[in-house]
Order: sequence, then C-alpha cells, then structure tokens
Amino acid sequence: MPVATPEKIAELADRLFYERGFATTSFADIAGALGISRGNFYHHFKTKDAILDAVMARRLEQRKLWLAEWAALGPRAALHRFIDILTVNEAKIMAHGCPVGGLCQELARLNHAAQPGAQAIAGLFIDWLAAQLVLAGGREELARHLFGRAQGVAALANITGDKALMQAEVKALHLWLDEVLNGE
Amino acid sequence: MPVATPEKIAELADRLFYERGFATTSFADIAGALGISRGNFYHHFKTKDAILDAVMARRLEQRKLWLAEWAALGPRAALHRFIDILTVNEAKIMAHGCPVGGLCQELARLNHAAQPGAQAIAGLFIDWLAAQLVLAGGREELARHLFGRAQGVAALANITGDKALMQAEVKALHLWLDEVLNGE
DNA sequence: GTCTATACGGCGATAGAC
DNA sequence: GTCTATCGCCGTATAGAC
Repeated sequence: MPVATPEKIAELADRLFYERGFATTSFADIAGALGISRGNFYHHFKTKDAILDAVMARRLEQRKLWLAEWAALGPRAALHRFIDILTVNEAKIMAHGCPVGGLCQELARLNHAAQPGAQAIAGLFIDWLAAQLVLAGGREELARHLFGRAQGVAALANITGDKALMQAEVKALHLWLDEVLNGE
Repeated sequence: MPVATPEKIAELADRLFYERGFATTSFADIAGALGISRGNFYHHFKTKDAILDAVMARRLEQRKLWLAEWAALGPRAALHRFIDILTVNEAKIMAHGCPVGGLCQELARLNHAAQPGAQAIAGLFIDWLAAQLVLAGGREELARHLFGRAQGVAALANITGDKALMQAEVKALHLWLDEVLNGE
C-alpha cells in the first residue's frame, strides 16, 4: 500500500504531462502509475486543472533553482549551461520535445485558462537569459533570440530524431554565443 | 442540407486538427462545423485515423504545390519565400504554432502509428531546402539548420505572442540567409 | 447521402464505507 | 488515507430507416 502525497502525485503528473501531454493523460493513468485508486486521487486534488496548477508551480520552482545554480557559475558559463539543457536532456527532448514549449503550445490549442502560467515559465528563462547577457557584456535583446533558437533545436530533434544533428546544432549555438559575447 | 464530400471533410478536419490538435478534435466537432450529423460522418471515413491519413495526404500534396511554385522564382528567392511562410501565416502561427512541427510533436507524444507520415511532411521541406541551397550556391547541410530556425521562430511567436519580436526574427533569418549565400 | 437511434467504453467527478 | 461503487457526459463506432 503506497502512501501518496500531493508532492508525489505532482511529480508523477509532471512526468506524464510531459511525456504524453496534458489532455491525453487521464486520472486513471496517473493513479495507475502511482499504484493508488482513482477515488483516492480526489482526496489530494479535486480537479484535473488543480493538478495542472500544481505541476506548473512545481516546474516554476524547479526551474528557479536550476537558474540560481547556473548563475553561480558566472554569466558566461551560465549562458552556455543554458544551451546545454539540450545536451543533458537529449533523449527526452528527442522523444517528447521541450517541456516548456510543448505545454505552451498545448494549452494555447486548448484555449486553457492556465496558459499564462505556462508562458510564465518561458518568461522566467527569457528574463534570466537577459540578465545573464547583460552581466556577460552582451545585448539583452538577444535573450529571446537565444530562447527561440533553443526551441528550434528541440523541435528539430523531435521531428527528425537525428542525434548527431542535434549535437551539431547545440555546438553551433555555443559558437554563436561566443561570437556575440566577443563583440564579433 | 449541405453536401459533404471527403474533400470538404478533410479540408475542415485539416483546419481543426491544426487549430485544436488531433486528439482533442472530436467527430462531433468536425461534423458540427460541417453542418452534418455524426452518423453521416462514417459514410465517408470509417475511423478517426482514416481522417488523419487523409489530412496528412492533403497537406503533403498542398505543400508540394507550394514548393513547386516557389522553386519557379529561382533558388535564392525561393529560399527567402520559405522564410516568409512565417510572415504570411503570422496570425495563425502565433495562435496555433507551426502545423508541421505541431503535428509531429503531438503524434510523437501519442505514440501514434501515423508519426512517420507527419515526419515525411517535414522531410519534404528539408529536402526541398537542400536542393534550393545547392542551386543557390550554398551548403546543403544548412537546410536542416534553416528548417530548425524557422521552427524556433514559430515556437517563440506562439509562446510570447509578440508580433514585433516575430517580425524581427524573420528579418534576422533573411539576413542570415543572404550572408551564407554570399559566402560570408 | 443523410438522418436517428443505439452500443460500449473511458472520462472527470462524487459519495460514502473502511 | 484508501478503497469501491456509481453518476452523467462524451468519445468512437455501428445499424438501419428514409
């Protein structure tokens, strides 16, 4: 008899929403993977949207921790570390795409009320990139460009399934970053 | 009493699959928008996957026509015209993302059997870009990079909803293309 | 070609026993 | 905190009348 906590449920839902999508993940999927019954589920979360909120809050806090860790490396290394998300999560991104961009697009298509929450996670990255760029002596406007480039690499990896291509694109992004930080 | 043909159904399903996603578009949605009953629907398509196949076949043929038209402009103009899909379909892309990348990602998440068909549409663009690049005197390897860049701009537009940003990114892509074609 | 009627399963959600 | 039982709705899909 497993003991389910809101944290454990949110953790599992986070993974399933990423791997299968929010709309196509059911309570039965989450409960089944967790080893509890559907009924018990509602003791912790009243509605599906409540789980989504918990998952997004969880992601937001986790990303804040990551960004704080990376910032401690110094701005230049931090920016390169951002690019390396693509390398660290290579297999997952090739299989399921980018969790941030994927959720944004899905909620946009569903006209879901939680859409601003998903956009806020992307905004967290963009604002952080802008701050690190300024610290590294670059132009802060490049933050959104860099974020978009990363989204493009993730999409390309997901579409083609080509690992070598993904690695080449990541390498090119690192080179681009060095160029713009060195004043070209 | 509207007369429904397979073509009309596929055309409408194409639009709805793009705007709302495949999994979250029901027969009732399509039938309702078309003005026919659900029952009548099955006279034309036996299963939902059959509609998806028809939609993908339709998209493939339509894209082939576009690419043939653009190729007639000459390779250099053709490549710029590719980038301008983002401008021509600006509003739709901001609202629903890229139809090609979006379908690929959704089918990947659903582990859907039609996934290769969606990837084939992307492959059509990439192969065409490679051919045009060679004709324009550029390196054919840049085709996948350019396709990925366009995916990134679409994702960025969809996430941020920032029209001016999207236009700036498109402009930057045009400049990049001119640079690589002029031998930098 | 179009319709109504219907089958059957899975969904989100609730009630209440243990 | 966990379970079973149940509700009502909507999903895909089928049968058959007009």
